[in-house]
Amino acid sequence: MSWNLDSDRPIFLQIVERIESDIVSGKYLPGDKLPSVRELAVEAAVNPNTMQKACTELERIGLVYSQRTNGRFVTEDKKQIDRIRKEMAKRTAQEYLRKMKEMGIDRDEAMRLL
Amino acid sequence: MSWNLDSDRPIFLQIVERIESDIVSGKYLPGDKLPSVRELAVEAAVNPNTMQKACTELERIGLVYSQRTNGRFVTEDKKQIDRIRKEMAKRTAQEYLRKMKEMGIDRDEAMRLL
DNA sequence: ATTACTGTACTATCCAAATAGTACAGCGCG
DNA sequence: CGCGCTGTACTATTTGGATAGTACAGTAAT
Repeated sequence: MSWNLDSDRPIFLQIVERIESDIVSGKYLPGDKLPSVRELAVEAAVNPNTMQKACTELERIGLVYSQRTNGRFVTEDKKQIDRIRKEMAKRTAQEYLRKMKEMGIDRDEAMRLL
Repeated sequence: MSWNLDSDRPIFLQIVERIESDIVSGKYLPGDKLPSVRELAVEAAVNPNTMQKACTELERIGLVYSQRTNGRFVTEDKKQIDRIRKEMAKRTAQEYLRKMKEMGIDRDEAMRLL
């Protein structure tokens, strides 16, 4: 699975969102160990520093935690995961309607376009 | 009307999209004169250079043209405007579905969330 | 103990975006 | 003419993201 990173937005943010999605969609399960920073960096073809920045952010959000010398793991707090899943979905939907409205397209038409 | 620019993406790109929307939504009509670069820059609270970069891009796209010492005007080519309108809407809808799919949300649920 | 892996913490460098400031050419109007 | 507006074209500087490279501490397996 390719990472499809574009240059219009900070790469580390795109990575954060990508891994967020992988967690809320269940691709990574609560308690799962993530690949190491270095592994992920190779996979995504970015600098390890960039990947670590993304991981630090995921930690701040509360989706992962790290064991200093052992690795990084998905939180076991399923409520937290579900909360973020709902929040992401809501924000994405609102953003979609906002853009469409800006183009002069109402909700009905926005739904029809899907 | 505020410009709502965020710092997560290049400002000039956000401006381009904003003015694109204003044109395809009919807020600016074909042949309308745009405010000057300097005026727009003040309005959006950005540097004139940034605004000019955005305007140059709009010109490249074919939505506006400039009269060197007179001002900048919306194209009178309504077909071009409509073409871009359809293209923007399509791209936005696809992007929405892509994000939702990444979160593990299918089309039906994505529609329901609107 | 050695080896290999983990996260983490630095410094240095590069590049694009954004800013600040200045300047010039042409049009229109009083 | 002179004034003010227009787009346009520069230079210089700053800032944040990304890169490259190195280093250290702690765990686990051999």
